[in-house]
Amino acid sequence: MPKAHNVRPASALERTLHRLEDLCRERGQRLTRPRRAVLAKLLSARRPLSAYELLDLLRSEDGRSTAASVYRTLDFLMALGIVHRLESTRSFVLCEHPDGPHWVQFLICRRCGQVVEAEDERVAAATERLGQRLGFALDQHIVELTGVCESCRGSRAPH
Amino acid sequence: MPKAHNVRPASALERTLHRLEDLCRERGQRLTRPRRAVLAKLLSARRPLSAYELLDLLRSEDGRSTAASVYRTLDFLMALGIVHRLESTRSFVLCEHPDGPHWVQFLICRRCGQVVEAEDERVAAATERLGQRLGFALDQHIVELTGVCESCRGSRAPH
DNA sequence: TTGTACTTGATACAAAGTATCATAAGGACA
DNA sequence: TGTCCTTATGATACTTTGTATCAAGTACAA
Repeated sequence: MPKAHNVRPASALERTLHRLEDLCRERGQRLTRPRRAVLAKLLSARRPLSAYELLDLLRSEDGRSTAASVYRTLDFLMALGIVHRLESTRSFVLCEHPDGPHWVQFLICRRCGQVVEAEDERVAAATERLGQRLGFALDQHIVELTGVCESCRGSRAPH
Repeated sequence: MPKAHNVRPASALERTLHRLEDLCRERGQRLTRPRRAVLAKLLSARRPLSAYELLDLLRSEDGRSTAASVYRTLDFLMALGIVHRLESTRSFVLCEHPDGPHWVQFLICRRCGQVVEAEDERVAAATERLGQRLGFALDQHIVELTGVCESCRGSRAPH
């Protein structure tokens, strides 16, 4: 049986918001209502959302949300490294490895839309090495791998 | 001095068009005017073009070109594997390794816009392995690495 | 509580991509 | 050569995605 604590376990939302608070404090940036709201929506969606899907969700709570404010907020959260953009699907997803800077890879299932965020040493080393070989000082690394996930292959003929 | 030949050396355009002709014949697809034109423009640009940049170029020769026709043609050429889309810059570029199916990586210089298309075994193997580890049967592989190329780093402090 | 730099809301706009359908153009065949 | 059929094109309208600008509002420090 797990040991009892005085602090009760934080919800995923509370944990993520604390992380955001810390990052803002560290960097002297403000934690505003729309920033909290976007984070909460991305968290509860548990899947990538397009900017306009997000806008629709936000408007259901605050009719003043606009495309411009959504994109601004997403840019802010991406700069903090707690949201990623999936280029191949033009959508935005909460980072699953929010501690420190890192190079991640996304695996996207074309059947069910599931997205897995990986942090694979081998891939990171291989791309870094490729950059060196070709004389590039790399600072951004987009790796989006699309296919069919295990459970979707299981339910139908694998192709 | 280079050896004389009876066949005069084909221009890059001629070679690329022959490649396109062959592919169309193999697959029973038609080689039409707009398809040749898009290929020629991408070739002479020697850099990635957005769909609307391409449209402007095409309109200078045929005023009837439209966005729809440009996208249709690009989709066709991408299906043949002789054009790639760069997701991170929403642009299209001629394939530099047009022989057979392959997984490529792009290195993009954020200073000068230069794009290098690589076909790196190590990166391909690492991503394939990652897919296997996570149970994905991968069929698409987007790798776009952004940084500063060698000559741009040489001309200024590297950062 | 007040000041102020930063952020937001509102509006308008630009860029990127798609749907639909009638017309046109290749190619097979008589 | 002309007919038929298939596929691609041209034309139009539209949707989705992303930005620029600027006045008004607000989080945070002092």
